[in-house]
Amino acid sequence: MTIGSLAEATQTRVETVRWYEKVGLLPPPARSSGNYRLYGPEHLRRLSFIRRGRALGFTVEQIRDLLALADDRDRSCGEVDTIARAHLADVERKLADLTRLASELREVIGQCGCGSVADCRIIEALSPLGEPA
Amino acid sequence: MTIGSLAEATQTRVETVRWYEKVGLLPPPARSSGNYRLYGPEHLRRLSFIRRGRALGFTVEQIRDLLALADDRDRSCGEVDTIARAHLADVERKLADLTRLASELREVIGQCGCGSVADCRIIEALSPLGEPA
DNA sequence: CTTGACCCTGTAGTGACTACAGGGTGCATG
DNA sequence: CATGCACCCTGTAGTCACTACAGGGTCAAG
Repeated sequence: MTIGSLAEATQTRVETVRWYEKVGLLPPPARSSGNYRLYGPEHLRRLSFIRRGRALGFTVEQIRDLLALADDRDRSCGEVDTIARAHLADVERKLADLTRLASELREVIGQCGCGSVADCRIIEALSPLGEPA
Repeated sequence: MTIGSLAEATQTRVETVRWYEKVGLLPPPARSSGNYRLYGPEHLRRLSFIRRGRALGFTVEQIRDLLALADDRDRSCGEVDTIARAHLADVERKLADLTRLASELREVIGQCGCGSVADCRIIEALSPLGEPA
């Protein structure tokens, strides 16, 4: 299959597929006589893995590690578990941050009576030192 | 005050202060005879505003807009409200995404018995097309 | 007069792509 | 056979919000 069909099959942009190749996530495929990339089912599997990992928020480096581990089928699954748990911890940290952020924003917005900027509660909330200028 | 004290007072890196100046968020301050930047209380207020905005997750462009609005004290607060609400909507979208992500990750991790990679549930969950290689 | 902390400019790197510019290929239609 | 068009190629630069130098200058204390 050409890069276009592979991209379509995996909901990826063509440029992104080429970029995965450049950074070594996707092995260079065979080329046609006209120098087009020609992919097989193995490439489709690997790219699907990458995209699913990205959708789950793994970094490209984490996916690189997971791919290396997945290729070594006899190895214990412990390292995979470690990467996934570290990532979950990271997601949970971001979740906590965003939750705090959202409630702070809601509070700031709730106070705004939408008068003039001079007594805007939002602007005031952003100016921790008191009155501006 | 020098750039170092300003940075310390606002929990900002010196390089970041210079960067805010370069992108036009912070006006260029006076210079000493030795070409050092010399900041006054207005710079401190403005940088505090910027940092608080960043801590609330506003983009630099949003802060640029908010600063322009804040400088125009007679204008109605409506545009400020619009920016803040748009940002809150954005944060809430990310929050929903992350929540879904975290539960998906927890599910994947919970299934892992930590045997060999060949029957690792995590790797399998990342390979939506079935068995690898 | 030297040491060390601070400051200066300018450039390049980060992550994960995205967006061209400037070309070549392949196939169907006139 | 020529032409048009969709697709492909390489390579470079841009995104966001900084961060990290390299290679120098300034200033106060000892």
